[in-house]
Amino acid sequence: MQIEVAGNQIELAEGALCADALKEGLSKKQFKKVVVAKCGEDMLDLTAAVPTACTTLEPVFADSEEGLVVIRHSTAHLMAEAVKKLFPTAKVTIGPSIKDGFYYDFDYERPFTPEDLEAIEKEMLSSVGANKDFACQTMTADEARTYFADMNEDYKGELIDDLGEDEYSIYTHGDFSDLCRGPHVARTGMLKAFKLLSVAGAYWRGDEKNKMLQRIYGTAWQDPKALKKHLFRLDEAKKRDHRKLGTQLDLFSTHEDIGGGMIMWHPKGGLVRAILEDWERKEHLKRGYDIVQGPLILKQELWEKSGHYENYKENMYFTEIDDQGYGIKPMNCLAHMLIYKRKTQSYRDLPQRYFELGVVHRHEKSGVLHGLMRVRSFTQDDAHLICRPDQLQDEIIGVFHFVKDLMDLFSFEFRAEISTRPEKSVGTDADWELATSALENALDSIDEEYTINEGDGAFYGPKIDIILEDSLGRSWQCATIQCDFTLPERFDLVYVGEDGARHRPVMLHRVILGSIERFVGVLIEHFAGALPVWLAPVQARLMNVTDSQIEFSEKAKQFMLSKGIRVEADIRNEKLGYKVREAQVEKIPYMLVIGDKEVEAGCVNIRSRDGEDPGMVTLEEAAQLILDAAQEPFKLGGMSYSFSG
RNA sequence: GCCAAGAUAGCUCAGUUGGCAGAGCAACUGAUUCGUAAUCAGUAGGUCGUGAGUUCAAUUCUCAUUCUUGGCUCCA
Repeated sequence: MQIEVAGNQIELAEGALCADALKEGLSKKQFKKVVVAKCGEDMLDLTAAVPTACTTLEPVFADSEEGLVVIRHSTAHLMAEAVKKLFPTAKVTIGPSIKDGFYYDFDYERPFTPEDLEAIEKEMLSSVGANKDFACQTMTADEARTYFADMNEDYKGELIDDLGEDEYSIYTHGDFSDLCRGPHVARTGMLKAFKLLSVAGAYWRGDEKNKMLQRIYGTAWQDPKALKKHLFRLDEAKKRDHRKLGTQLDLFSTHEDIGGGMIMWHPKGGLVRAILEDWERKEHLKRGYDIVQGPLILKQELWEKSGHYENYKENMYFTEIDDQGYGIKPMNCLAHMLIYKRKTQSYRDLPQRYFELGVVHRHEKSGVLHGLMRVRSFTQDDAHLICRPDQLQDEIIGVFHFVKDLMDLFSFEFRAEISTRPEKSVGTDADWELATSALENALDSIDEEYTINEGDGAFYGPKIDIILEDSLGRSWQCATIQCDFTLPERFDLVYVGEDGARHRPVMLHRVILGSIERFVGVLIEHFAGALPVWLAPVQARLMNVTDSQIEFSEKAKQFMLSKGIRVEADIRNEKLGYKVREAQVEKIPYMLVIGDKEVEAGCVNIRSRDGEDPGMVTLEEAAQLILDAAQEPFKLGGMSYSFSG
């Protein structure tokens, strides 16, 4: 038969293997890097026969995305083999490839320890050394069921029952066999670079009602160099961890006496928040929002009326005062409803946009708490937009533009998701339908791409979530836009229309940063602690060379302060190198050095944290340089801001 | 909430097979007056997360609890 391999026409014998075909069509060097073959969309083992219908066979190389998936999947099998050898009573379940690596879930009578991982890794290496063949065989469902039942692998039986296929492929290398779709590398010797990373609990099939299994995570790459690079990246990411930097830069802390998931903001962290919040207030006023504020606790009946008591109770804190039940707010909407209702609203008054930097408390499960990213008490930059149905789409677009401006300001990459009606929810199907299409239409009308997240909406309405990625590749939800027809109904919100009749407005819940806590956490990681000049708690630090410049340093500090620059003076009796190092470690944007020369000329010598050195300039020029740098991001985006203005 | 690991000085960490608790940095004092990532010397600093139990003796062993971490489930 005639077949095309990587652009070359070659002649193949009937029943030839993919490996033979690729060997023929590729150079020796290239062939060494091949993991599996690909015919159209079908991935094929190298040991598989070339399908008779196949006209073009492509190689999948080890360093390609698809190749890495195969390597990681095969490494998961390799690990399962080692585990079964060392712990024969462990039962295997599933072991897929994931981003940067793989995992395998086992059911075993005792937890695996770090020492176990070392032993498993050693066993894996010995299997690689033995260079065992991966062999694939096909069985009927019944055969497969019996096959795994004989080995006491009941989880595999459960999978076979659930998948309901007629035929199953089974991969075997050495003494280890696993139910698997494949494909796999041809021999264990092709797995050259892997490392086991951690062990963690995971529910069987991801359901918390099921048994907790033990999941071993590992990473695998095409060669040791790529593995080393990945481990180095992990290490670098660790250095950016906002929890580590939060301590180092003295921004915030937690304390067990306060309770889990509660943050204390230190002077510098508090200042960062204050700058962000101040900027947000101005930005909201500019965009036609009103600033409002509701109380922290509200009567329980109100939460019952809104549906929160029924749908969100397990996340709420309650208290009782004078035999009256109160709920601590997990959301800010209720007071905003009542603010709207304080007077008769006319169609001319709409939209009403109520903005509140509202502190909310949510009882999150203890295991999910994570630094600033997941806490139990946080501040939302929350707003409720109450508008006429005909204004809804424009309001959604307006909010989306706001979000985009913000993402540009920090150069964040983001994606949008629309979440639809969940099981536990309130409202009619018609309203949900209307609300969901309003969100979709808004994004469609401005050509913004989005994915659909079925059943993931809030209990009162569908939502657009804006998801951004942090330095560790984790996704964080910050902004969200939620459509709500229910609360206006429950609170009987009305406006008087042009026709003199009463009409029902619709409402949007939305946040831009999301939680201030989380957003600051994301910023810290994004900038590795080196916050942009406009956000840096300390923008400049003056440092004298010897005691004789103390007086001028004080004068310079007062001058900078009068210009609205956040400045400190380090006049300690320390060597200049020491002061510079300290400022550098604290990631202060500008160091202003003052020696005898500077005093004489009435100047400072500027050194920036990223190595730029504008040299000796007058106090006036230095101040201007810093103020300009603080304005830089606003010249790029559609925003304007100045902390002093 | 579930599975697992951890908590020792302000920070980073060592240590005790159960017998007076250690380092570096930071702090404080003194010397030094120095030009762009760590000057030298000295002093002080701990109920070994918290509460019980076992023991002649617990930071160490057991149990409970709080908090943190890695996952699972769930979310801004």
